Amino acid sequence: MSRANSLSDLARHLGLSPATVSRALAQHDAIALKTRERVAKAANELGYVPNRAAQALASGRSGFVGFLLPMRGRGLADPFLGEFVSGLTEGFAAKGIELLLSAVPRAGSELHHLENLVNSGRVDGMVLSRIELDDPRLARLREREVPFVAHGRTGLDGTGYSWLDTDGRSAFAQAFDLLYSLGHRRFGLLSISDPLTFRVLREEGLRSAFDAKGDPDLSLRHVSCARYDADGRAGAIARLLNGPERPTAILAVADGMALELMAAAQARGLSIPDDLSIIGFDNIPAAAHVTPGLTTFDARITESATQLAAMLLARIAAPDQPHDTRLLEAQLVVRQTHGPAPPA
Amino acid sequence: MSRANSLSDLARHLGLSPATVSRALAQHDAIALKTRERVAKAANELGYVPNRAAQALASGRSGFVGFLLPMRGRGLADPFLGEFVSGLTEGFAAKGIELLLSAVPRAGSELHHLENLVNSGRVDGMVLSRIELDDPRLARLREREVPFVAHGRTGLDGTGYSWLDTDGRSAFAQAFDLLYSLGHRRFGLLSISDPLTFRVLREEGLRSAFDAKGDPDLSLRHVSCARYDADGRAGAIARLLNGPERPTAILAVADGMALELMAAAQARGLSIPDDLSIIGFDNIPAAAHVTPGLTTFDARITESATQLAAMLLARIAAPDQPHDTRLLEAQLVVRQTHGPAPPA
DNA sequence: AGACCAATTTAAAGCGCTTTCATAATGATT
DNA sequence: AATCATTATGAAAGCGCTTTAAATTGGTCT
Repeated sequence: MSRANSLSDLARHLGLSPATVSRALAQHDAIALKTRERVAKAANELGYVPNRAAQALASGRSGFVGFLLPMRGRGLADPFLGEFVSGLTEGFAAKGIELLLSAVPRAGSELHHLENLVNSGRVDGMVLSRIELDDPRLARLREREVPFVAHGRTGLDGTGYSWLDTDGRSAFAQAFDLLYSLGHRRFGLLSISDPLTFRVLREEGLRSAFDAKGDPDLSLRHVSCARYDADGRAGAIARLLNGPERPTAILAVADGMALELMAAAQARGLSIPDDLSIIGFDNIPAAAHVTPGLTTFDARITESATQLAAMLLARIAAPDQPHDTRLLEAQLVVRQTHGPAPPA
Repeated sequence: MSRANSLSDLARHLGLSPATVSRALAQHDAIALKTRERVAKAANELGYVPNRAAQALASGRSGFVGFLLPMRGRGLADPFLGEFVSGLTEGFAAKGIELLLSAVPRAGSELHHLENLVNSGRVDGMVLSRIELDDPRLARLREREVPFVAHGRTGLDGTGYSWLDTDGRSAFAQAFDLLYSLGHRRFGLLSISDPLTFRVLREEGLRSAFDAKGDPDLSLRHVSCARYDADGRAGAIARLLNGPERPTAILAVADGMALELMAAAQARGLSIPDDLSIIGFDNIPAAAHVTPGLTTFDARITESATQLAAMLLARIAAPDQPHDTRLLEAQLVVRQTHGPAPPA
């Protein structure tokens, strides 16, 4: 039995019209169930696979959802990328939609790349991550009326688009309260300086819980690395650990930095958690494998990806529905890097 | 000035026919240079971006080249993926071709996924990596006459398709000779059991150099981890280090395993390289950061990606040209994990 | 002036689907 | 047997491009 390379081949083989076969394959219920089965069987036997370009052109839907992969910076080295992409892929697969991982060239502008991507009709929607305080990508997509969902939110009012975030603000407030109750008074905060919203929210969470105590004994040493490279991080860590009145408890806005902080502290002969308590955020795999195990918050990546996929599918299906916003609670993962404050 | 959403919009605006505009944008030299410039200017001003589906349908070329991203196993955790994808992307960008990173669902068959990908016309060619000894993907693509290039080769004759590989066989022979000349006689080989060709070639390289010596004092403890997970690797490392007559020099087929081996050896109180020499393969970033620095071979990923991109572009342009095969020499990166054999 | 040729441009077909609208078949009801 | 829902299928247009083959333009030559 030869192969069927086009719908009309298949239709001719079945003695049906292309229109019927098209609808049968799409499971329209205007087509008799028996016919649908007959068509599916023949398609399978003849190895028929629809031409995606033709489908896209005729239907106006590409069947792709885009996700930008910056080739600069951390790019594919992001420890969560695999998990996140995996979750999205599976979430979309049920609807026959595929994830187009679009590599943003090192040399180009991400915004221009995005513009081109959506204008060329290559994608029916976008998943955006690493959202900035005032992210120009969101505005652009809204303007072009492209369905999208954001993993994270802008620093502005957070309305007018659909987003899902893990609540870093309350997580860091919770971490502060936990450490305060363990007797810690000298706090440190290890952060970054990129305009990414998540770090601002986590900083705010700590700050607000800190201020809420109104305790005159409290101090906070807030340090950000200027650039997120090995040197930048090492410098920030040194500023945090050096000098008098070293913090006894430090929150790091990301596990990667928390782990480096641990190594640096241990290299200085500090014992964790006896001399220094550390709490991170993300729960990357390595957090479980270091000694002592890093206490951190789980960013719930897989769940986020699954929900984001569903949210985007909903937006594509019904662009006029009100926006959906979801705030997941970050779960504290209790390990061994936090403990009572050392005696004064 | 309003936007032009289709070729005919643009053509009407310019007072030209769609045919001319199409060719002008494609830089056909049948179109006067002045016209080409005029068209480009207008396209830019009106924000015209060609519809990719229509281009693909009309031309029969999708403008995508595929790369499979397995969601199982190491998947996106591959330390080289970023570098490799980045190199490919840049190699293709000049010809306006984009890389479609196609996520192979955890649940599905990779071969079926590949078949569907090429039959749906979503890609004009494929880049294949992690080539197995008898890789069914190659046969399938040859059958379907889909242009492709392989990063690595099968265990068979290695003809009939275009490939590029880094010469692991001669690298491991070279590593053996180096260690032998440093006085080592008890060798260890830390490998995997997957049917991936690269590990067989590296094993062969060591084996053949070993056999060539014909030295009765030589011994080789060859250990493979059954599954490439934390437990499997730890077990293999234990078998390598435990028991009498422990090797004094160990080659690991991949840096990831070499680093774990280092940690395990140091945890047992062994000094590297005084008690144990270790040489890896790949030169992952972490290899430079551990103490002592790991002596290894550079896999030349960026170079490979760039060359593979060019090779694939050539195949797509001229499918009937003879196949191109390239063997890059792996560069030894001398660091501190190898040294003279300990005194007997 | 007419013929010729190269340099440009265009008309029109069609890529392989989806979808609107129309038609045909079926069975139930009078 | 005629009527009407209902259900099932088909004809044909068209998505936005590329490309083949043909037409037009303008210059050069005799």
